[in-house]
Amino acid sequence: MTNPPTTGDYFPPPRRELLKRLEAGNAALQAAMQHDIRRFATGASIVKAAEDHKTIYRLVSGAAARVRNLEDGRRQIVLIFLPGDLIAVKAMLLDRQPDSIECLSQCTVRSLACTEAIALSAANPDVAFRFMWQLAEDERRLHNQVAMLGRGNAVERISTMLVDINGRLAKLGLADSMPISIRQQDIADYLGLTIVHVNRTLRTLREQGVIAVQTGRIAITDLEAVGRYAAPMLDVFEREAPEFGGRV
Amino acid sequence: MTNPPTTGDYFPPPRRELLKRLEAGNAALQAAMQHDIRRFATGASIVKAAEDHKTIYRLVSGAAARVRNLEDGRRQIVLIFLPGDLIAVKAMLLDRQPDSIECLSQCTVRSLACTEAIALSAANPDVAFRFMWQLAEDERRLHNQVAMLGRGNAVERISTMLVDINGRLAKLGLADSMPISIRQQDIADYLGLTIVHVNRTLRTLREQGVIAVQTGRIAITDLEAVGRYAAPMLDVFEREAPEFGGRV
DNA sequence: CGGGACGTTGACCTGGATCAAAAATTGTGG
DNA sequence: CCACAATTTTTGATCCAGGTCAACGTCCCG
Repeated sequence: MTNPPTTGDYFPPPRRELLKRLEAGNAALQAAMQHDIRRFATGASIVKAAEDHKTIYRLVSGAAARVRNLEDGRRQIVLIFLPGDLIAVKAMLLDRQPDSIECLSQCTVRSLACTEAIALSAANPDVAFRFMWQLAEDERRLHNQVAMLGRGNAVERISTMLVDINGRLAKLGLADSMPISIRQQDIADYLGLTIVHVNRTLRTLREQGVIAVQTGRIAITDLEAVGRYAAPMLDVFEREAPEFGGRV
Repeated sequence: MTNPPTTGDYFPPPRRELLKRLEAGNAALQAAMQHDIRRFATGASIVKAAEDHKTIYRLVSGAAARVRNLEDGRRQIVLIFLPGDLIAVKAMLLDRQPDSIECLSQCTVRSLACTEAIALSAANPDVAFRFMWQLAEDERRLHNQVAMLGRGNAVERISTMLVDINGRLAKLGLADSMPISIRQQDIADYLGLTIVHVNRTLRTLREQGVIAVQTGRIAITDLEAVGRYAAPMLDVFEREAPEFGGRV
């Protein structure tokens, strides 16, 4: 529960001249989304793949993921959403989504019709910037994800994931190094590994005293060690941020 | 050299109500970018990682890539840009870029100062939508990239890359199944493989009569076969598009 | 015609996959 | 509170796609 840092809730730090716009846009969006709040159970789909979808969301609590299910049963988690993230912003631009968005835990979301979202961004450039910001932020995470999947080994991938989620939760004021709640199968699908190998790698890290594992829950016990494994996979912003275990 | 399809130059098809806005925004941008045109040699960096960068670009000709160079020498190509793409849109939002953007061939670009880009998007919502579009399109490609890296084997990865580039070149009116010009090292770094394994996989495909390989140049000789290998990795849009070898 | 960049190939190794099964945990109804 | 079923985690044995190492070919280009 620390006070917001100088950049407000935005990470990485946006250009100075945009900060006010982002905050204003965010507030306008927030106001437009007050109306309806929805709850989803673990495993439920907020967005179904390939269907026409006309709503965008903001995750209020819980964790969700953009999931690509291949026809032959392979599954890849593309992106993990945590509270505060805008979800399915692309619904504003495209009438079909190539992936589904599933809840990794119980989730609550606020929603906004995408016609309204378009109208808002057209009327208020600050809102448009706020949407651009979310798109850019998703993109930044995806760049990291690509580097991690393309060039990282299992230890690096798992450490990177832990550092990332831990850092994002910390930013939200949710207690730092609070155990991270996620199934090993989801970790595997996120990191492009098998559940068996994830399990073995977790064991290795546990035996090194770097993490503690309970069912469906992982706690970082040595943030510096995890950060050291993750370091090659992090971008400039994360490497410098203390919330991500970065050395200043 | 077919006539533009009904959706204009935009792929995947945007929401109906946005098409006019995108076109108008694109034209406004184009006008603002008329002034200066720059040329870069193969291997040159358009954007250098971690530096403050205040310009966004549109690629006019050639091929460029967002490249992440890890400190230990590992290299990952995150995204490949082809003519028409807007590059470094995120420079508008962030004052540092985590990756460099390098030319895979000789390139020409038009540029726009990001202060101007901000002013334009604030003044003209159509331009803002055009930027959002590019961000969303990058994101879509990255989703595919993540699925490919996380779950695809070498044959699938190479086929997916070929189908993607071939389809995008075809959209541009550059002769379909024109040989694709790229170094095998770049392919390896793009697909998260080693150059040795890329070479072997290319040989396998060549021996199957699916592609033809000359130095630095790959031609698809059996688009349907390549499409079959790539299919599990493609999203709804690509799978249906004839330019991507999709069956209708 | 010599040197640098790129492509090709062989021999061998290993990180992670696959297959199979047992243990632990969680949830459910009685 | 317990028995049972479903889900998730854990472990062992074995395999293989792709990595590593090292050398050789080939294509420019000056």
